[in-house]
Amino acid sequence: MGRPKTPLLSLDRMASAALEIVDSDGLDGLSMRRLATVLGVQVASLYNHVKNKDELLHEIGNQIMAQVDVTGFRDGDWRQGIATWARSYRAALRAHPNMVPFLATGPGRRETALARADAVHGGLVAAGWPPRQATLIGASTKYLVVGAAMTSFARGFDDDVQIYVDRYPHLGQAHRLRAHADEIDDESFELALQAFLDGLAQRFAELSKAADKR
Amino acid sequence: MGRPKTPLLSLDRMASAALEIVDSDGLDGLSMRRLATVLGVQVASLYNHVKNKDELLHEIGNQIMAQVDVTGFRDGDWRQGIATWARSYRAALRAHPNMVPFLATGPGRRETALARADAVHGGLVAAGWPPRQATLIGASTKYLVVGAAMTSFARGFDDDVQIYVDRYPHLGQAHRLRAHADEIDDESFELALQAFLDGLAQRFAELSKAADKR
DNA sequence: ACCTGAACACCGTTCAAGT
DNA sequence: ACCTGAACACCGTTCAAGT
Repeated sequence: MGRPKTPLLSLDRMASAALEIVDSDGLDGLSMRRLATVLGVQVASLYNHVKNKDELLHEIGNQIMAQVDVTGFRDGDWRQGIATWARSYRAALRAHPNMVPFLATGPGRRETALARADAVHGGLVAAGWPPRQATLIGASTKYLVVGAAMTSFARGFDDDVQIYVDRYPHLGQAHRLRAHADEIDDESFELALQAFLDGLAQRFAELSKAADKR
Repeated sequence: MGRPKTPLLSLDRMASAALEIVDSDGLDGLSMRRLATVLGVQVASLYNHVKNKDELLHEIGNQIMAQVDVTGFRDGDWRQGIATWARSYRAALRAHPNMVPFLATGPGRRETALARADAVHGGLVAAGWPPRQATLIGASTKYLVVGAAMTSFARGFDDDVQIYVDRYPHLGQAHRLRAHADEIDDESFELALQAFLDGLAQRFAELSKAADKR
């Protein structure tokens, strides 16, 4: 019953098994004991590879965040950069909705997250935004993405969809509520993003005008 | 040891004691056992007033959400209506940051939440927005508020603040990071809200123009 | 109707013991 | 170095028993 010739566990195997549990049974469905069972091992063994449950969740988080695309700033187009970032960010969260509460809650101090924020900030500054504005824009965009992901995490119960269906019953049956919710969710996000970018574009134009005058 | 002449417990007393625990020690700090201790009662007694822990949290949530102001649409000014709603919504969440993950996560089907969403939707339609757009705008605004509340819940660890401080150390010391975070948070939210509203105003103007032409 | 005591089925984490 | 068995200190919830 001692240590096997070849290790039974690895952080990677643990993280992906854990993510599968979270994806199928929710954040509350993940327990160290259940994870151990799935991996055919005793609970205590897990603690040879991970300090505690929180560290395991952060590992999963890092894997998810790695999907975010921050390359849209390449040709100096800040608008394209933000849009690409926001959309891929949202897509990454949507792929694992049950992880969103943890991802949105946890300290953003994850290494990859920090590198990403830096790329966004750098891209905005390179495109001509003042540093302070770049910081605010980065934060604002994150609000949008995180908010969209959180709220659609509660999909199917959403107030707005409910109201829409209640008020305009002729537009769709109750049993299509889920599909409606997804649709409204997508469109709301795009509207928010585009309107926000339009508002920023106004400000950017004024910024350039002021700089020309000088 | 039987039932006392006058009840020891009430839902209200339970909810406010529970909220105090959550405010001071976080969502994880609240356990039914600890709540019972604070109230000078046995755990099992709590279940005479509440079906389970989740119902207790929803009760707290309802109390918090009651603070949200939805009266800004009164004089047909949709922009003012949205702004008032968004700001008071954010303020309510900020007053109890530890509750935000639950509030943002849970089904938006809370009675008061639904009534509020209805007021917003109605206000937008009355101001001239098509129903579908009103729904999208309501959802978008919620994204902003929830995202802002969620992300500032992780205050002090925020990527954007960190980047800002790292890059421009002359602008502030590390020990003032918390103050910086609050400031950036406030300004980011206002920027996001105003830019979003500006973007919507453009769309609204085009809408009116199209209507005139007809 | 409302509080109690005891129980059930869970948790995360630690640690000495094995190889 | 890595897995085990057993323990510790917690959970939420149920339920018969009391008044």
